[in-house]
Amino acid sequence: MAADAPAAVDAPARAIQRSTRQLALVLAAVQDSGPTHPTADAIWTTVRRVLPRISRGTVYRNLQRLAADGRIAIAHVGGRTVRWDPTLAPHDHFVCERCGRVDDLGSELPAASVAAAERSGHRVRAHATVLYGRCASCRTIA
Amino acid sequence: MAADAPAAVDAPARAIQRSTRQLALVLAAVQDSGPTHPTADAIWTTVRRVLPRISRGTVYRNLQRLAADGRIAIAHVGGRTVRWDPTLAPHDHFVCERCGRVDDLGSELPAASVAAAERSGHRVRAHATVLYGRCASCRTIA
DNA sequence: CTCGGTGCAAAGGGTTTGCATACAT
DNA sequence: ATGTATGCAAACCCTTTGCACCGAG
Repeated sequence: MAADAPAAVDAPARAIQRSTRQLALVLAAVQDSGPTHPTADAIWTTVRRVLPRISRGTVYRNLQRLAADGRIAIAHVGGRTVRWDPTLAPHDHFVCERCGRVDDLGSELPAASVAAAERSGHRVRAHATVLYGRCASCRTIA
Repeated sequence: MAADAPAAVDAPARAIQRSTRQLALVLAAVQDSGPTHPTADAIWTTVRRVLPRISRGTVYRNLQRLAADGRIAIAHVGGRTVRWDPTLAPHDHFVCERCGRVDDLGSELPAASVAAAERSGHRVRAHATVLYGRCASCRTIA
């Protein structure tokens, strides 16, 4: 997804893992989230409609695990709140600075910057490009 | 500068502003930070060597103001901590996932993604590209 | 003299973690 | 039976804020 700092981009296929109702529901919540790029809290709210006693901690732990397993992707989109993305293929993001909406874009490899980084001796594992601005619905407002 | 979510990219030249020792020292700390892309706390530590009683709050407030005035830039580089950048010209970043080091790169306009966003009716104001991987010193380790 | 900036300390918001218990295997 | 995953609550980390005092203009 060309988006994340630590976290995994490829699926290291974790060790044994118990299949719990909580894990399944967290995964489903991300996969069914459409283009909303939900926050952990949004996912918690969604899952709680089915499993009212699930804790925030469990949601966070399961999101981390799913990302480590390469089953969902992390989207660091600026700001302090991490967003979660069901789309595993690399892609860029557009963020509306007014309403917070996050849109998926295609993936564009920053070839020149990657080359520059490698020229400095660095090994590049992933890249993330985020565009900031006003979305179609917000561009006329304020 | 191809890096920041909210924040300003152009310098709206703020209203009157008192020149305090604190403000000057915070600005100097960022400008003299070399390629380290310091965190607010690192800047606080630096300034405190000269002004031991300066508070974190003042550092944060001054960093925000300097950014709003376009005198320094924000670098959202993934992760929870904001980093500050004396380089105002747009440029991409490389982040080492092992040691946290942040390197400046050139600026590469994601033309195709910008076009895609505009095709969707969005107005793009800024863009940020971050590369993740192992820096030259860390690529052999672990 | 004024009122914007500062220091201090407390509050905030998102995320992580320690611990006893519940449950998948 | 075994030990991982859960729920709960407290801890953490970074950042923001309220308030009384200080000091730049």
